[in-house]
Amino acid sequence: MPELPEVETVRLQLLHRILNRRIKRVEVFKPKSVADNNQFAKTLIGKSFSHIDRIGKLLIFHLVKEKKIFLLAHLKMTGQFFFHDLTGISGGGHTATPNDTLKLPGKHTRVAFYFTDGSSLYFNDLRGFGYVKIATAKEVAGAKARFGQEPIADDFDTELFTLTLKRKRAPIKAVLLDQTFVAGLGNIYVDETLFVAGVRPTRQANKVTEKEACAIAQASSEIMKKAITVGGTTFQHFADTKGARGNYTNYLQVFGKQNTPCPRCQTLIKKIRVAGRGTHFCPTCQK
DNA sequence: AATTATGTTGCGGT
DNA sequence: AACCGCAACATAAT
Repeated sequence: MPELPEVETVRLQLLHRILNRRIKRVEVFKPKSVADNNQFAKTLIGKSFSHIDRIGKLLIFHLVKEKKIFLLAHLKMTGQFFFHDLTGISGGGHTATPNDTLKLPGKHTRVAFYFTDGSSLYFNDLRGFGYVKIATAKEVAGAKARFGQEPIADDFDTELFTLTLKRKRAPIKAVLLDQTFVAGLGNIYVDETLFVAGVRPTRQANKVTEKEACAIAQASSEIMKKAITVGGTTFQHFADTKGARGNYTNYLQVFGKQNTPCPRCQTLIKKIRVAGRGTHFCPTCQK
């Protein structure tokens, strides 16, 4: 599932596709995907999206002339958005294999939004962990408050980052995956970040030196910024709003590279399990 | 053919 | 509180 760069890719593409189109009809194929909210369709009909925000991996849709109600979307492991109009299908998210012949709505379509101009937006989600749901301003504020700072933020506080690491005994990888600590990193970008920073994913967070912490902060920011410019990473399923693959896949150094030579020292990349997640690292370069 | 893996995260138990 | 393991679910790969 999409991590910050993939969610940002989806956000940027949806921004210039769905804004100000009027919602005519909403079809919910899987009630669980809208948090069992039976007011879901009713609430959105006649409305239009005015803006799309993102914090971490959470998308926040604003509605025209509506300050109290928002639409939240989380893609979790396999969620994706596809947009369809007269020029064809374009999509964004994760799950259906990119370049699949898309039938929309299809087997994994959970929610469909139909606009008055004939275009439509589909929320697809193979595994069904993701959601789109209506939330009040208060709920949105609460959700936002739960996120830690994003590594790509201009005002990222490295000192705060370093100090917090010192209080944690969990493996550094587990801490970096904690969205309440830093927002946006997921399994792929954590592995890539720790490789660049030269830190082993299993290291206890409080044993990471200040210098290494700075390297981690810098690497995560650079990696995710670069990934955004190339449309994210497609490891298995991620597809952007056009059904295209993310090009950061070509830049991956360790993720999915087990048993292949480290790009820096040629030692074979190892794959182990850390914090319950498949974890890739170079036993030589990462201390 | 059963087991294991999968870009996430929230819950329940220690 | 901090940490860990697992469950939510569908599919593909060993």
